[in-house]
Amino acid sequence: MTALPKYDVFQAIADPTRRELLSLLADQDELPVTALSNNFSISRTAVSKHLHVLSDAGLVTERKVGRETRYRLQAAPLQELKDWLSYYERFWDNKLSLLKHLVEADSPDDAAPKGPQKME
Amino acid sequence: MTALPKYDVFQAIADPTRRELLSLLADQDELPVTALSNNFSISRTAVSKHLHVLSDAGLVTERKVGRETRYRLQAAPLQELKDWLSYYERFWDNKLSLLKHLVEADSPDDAAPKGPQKME
DNA sequence: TATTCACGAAACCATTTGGTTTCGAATGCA
DNA sequence: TGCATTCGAAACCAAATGGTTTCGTGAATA
Repeated sequence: MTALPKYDVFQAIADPTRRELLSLLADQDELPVTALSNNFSISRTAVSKHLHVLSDAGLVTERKVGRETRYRLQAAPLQELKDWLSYYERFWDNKLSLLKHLVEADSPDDAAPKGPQKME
Repeated sequence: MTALPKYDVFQAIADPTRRELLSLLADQDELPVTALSNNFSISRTAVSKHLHVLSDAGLVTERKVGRETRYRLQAAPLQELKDWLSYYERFWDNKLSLLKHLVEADSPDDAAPKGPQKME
């Protein structure tokens, strides 16, 4: 439907219930509304609304299976948050920010080391 | 005043105006209310309220100088956001997450992100 | 078939939020 | 001294938010 409101990522994660929903979906990979709402004291309808907000922000996807609607985490939009954060990193975490900046700057596809290597 | 509401970091950054305020303070290091409010179309009082929200969240500090109140960025509380984010990083940015995890593990300030070790 | 289950839409409600204008108190300055 | 500047508190307002209950529909099941 893509209605008017259109929540962004910042708004979507502002609510504790919605963050908890994301956490649950991170664990279980796919869950229907009722299963999710069992983790809260609020009504199923309220949880459903929160899920729609997350969906608006692109943080979850819905998929109808039989009579249930299953939700799945879609973490990619959090990149926007990460980008925003990275701008402020130098203001408090300056220890390794340069190294991390370099690491994240060039992305030569799989440069991850195999063994446990201590930097420093 | 530090009333009941007590805004957290997630709420504080949810508003675009407040994010813009943080951005301005990142550039200028210290600014009074009027100077800040000149960047917006809303009233000085409204900006002042936003600043109080940021102050509640610990993201700015205020300091009275003569008849003006100067605000300064305090980025440290964003660490909480960073920690929260790091938990979800592996769900979309898995290219260098291992290396970055090792790098950040060495930082005394960086608490190890909690969560299940469901490494793909 | 009849019933139960899963869900969303709708109507509704209280509180929060983001904004305004007004006013008064300090502070700086002519 | 007198005036302008800077700001916060207060009162107020409209809209958004987070919640509820009720009801209808479609899918599974006894």
